[in-house]
Amino acid sequence: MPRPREFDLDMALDQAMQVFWAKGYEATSLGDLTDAMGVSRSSFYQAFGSKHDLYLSALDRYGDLSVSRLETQLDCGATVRNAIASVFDALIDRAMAPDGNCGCLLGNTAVERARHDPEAQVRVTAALDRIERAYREAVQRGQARGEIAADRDAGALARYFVSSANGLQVIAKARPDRQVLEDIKQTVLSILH
Amino acid sequence: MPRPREFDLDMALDQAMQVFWAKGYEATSLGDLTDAMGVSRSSFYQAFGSKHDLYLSALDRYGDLSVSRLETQLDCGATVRNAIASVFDALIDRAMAPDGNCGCLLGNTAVERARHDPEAQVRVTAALDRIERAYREAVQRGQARGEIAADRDAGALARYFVSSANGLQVIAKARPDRQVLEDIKQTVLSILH
DNA sequence: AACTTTGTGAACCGGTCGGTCCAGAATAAG
DNA sequence: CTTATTCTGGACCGACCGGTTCACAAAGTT
Repeated sequence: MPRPREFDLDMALDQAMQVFWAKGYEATSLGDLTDAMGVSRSSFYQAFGSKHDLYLSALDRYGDLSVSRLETQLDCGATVRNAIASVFDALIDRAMAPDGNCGCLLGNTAVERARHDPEAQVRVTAALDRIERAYREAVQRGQARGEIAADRDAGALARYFVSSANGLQVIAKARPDRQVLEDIKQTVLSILH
Repeated sequence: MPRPREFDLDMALDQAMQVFWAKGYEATSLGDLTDAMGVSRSSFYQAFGSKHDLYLSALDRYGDLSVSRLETQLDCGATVRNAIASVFDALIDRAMAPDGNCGCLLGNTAVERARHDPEAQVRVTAALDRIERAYREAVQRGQARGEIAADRDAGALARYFVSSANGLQVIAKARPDRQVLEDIKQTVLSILH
């Protein structure tokens, strides 16, 4: 009965997510979004509500994608140390890729908007909790396998890795220098020795 | 001969710095700035050039203030580990203070603007270099005193601390929870054991 | 074919943006 | 005093902001 939508909702949301990721919330205009999404203004509002609503949807989507990818990276069968090392390697590769150094949308949102946007903060906190849990479970697997001393605080180590990954990405934005980022990665990982 | 300026340049710049620090660049309007500075629009432009010029000046000022404070904190006579611990304690205290959780203006700028604002990036990079040097010299002092093993890479440790401080402040924005931040601090510092 | 339902583009809304300008107030020198 | 100089508030600029509305095109149903 209805005329079918001429664009793909998920694909448009992905495009919007990319724009927010690359430019931040405030610096992204409606025109930026509709251009990238290939959607007219009215379709945009009918399908996504508002710029802010779309931002929250993009945060949700980014959280789902990045957390599930992290979980598979951390539970890939390698030693915990190697698994975490490969996560950080991927972070560095993305930071050094041309036009790829956007950091983490969750971290960017924490910095740019968390203090003034409770709805965004809720989403960032929820995603960070899931990320922390993924690291914690990885550490606990390592402890069960004897790779990591059983008396280490798995929760504190998990929080440390979450924080370290965010710190690395801040530095990567200011100074996209592979040697610097490798130094940081190596030193962060040396905590597991 | 000229009518003297009715406001203090440095004080107005400090106020502007606070606003940029709390709200970020894009979310700060001219009205926010002139209100906080107590300066009319025309005086503003005559004295500071433009919003962007003022932002760069605020970055310079913030860099000078925070780097010199860091240097005195790190070179206070305590052991290097205690000195760095007190730096992180101060970070946590500020993050937990009401209305104080603004992170670091340099880190915020790296995240929000570095990719699209070369002039800002130059300033952030320069300040981060000075911060890294302050940490490196602290580590080297510790090595000279035998507090830290002489074969550790002082440069890598310095970069690690810079990155860790930034990571902590990202987490603090998303999750201003003292226990979480203390966990991170303790784990970061345990690298010196 | 007619009809209903929904998506679409474009025009449009008031508001605010960063930035400019100018008439006049304030000051110091003579 | 007068005069020269500079600072100041407020009006004003065009552009763009996020958001709304609406006439019409396009599709499914019958």
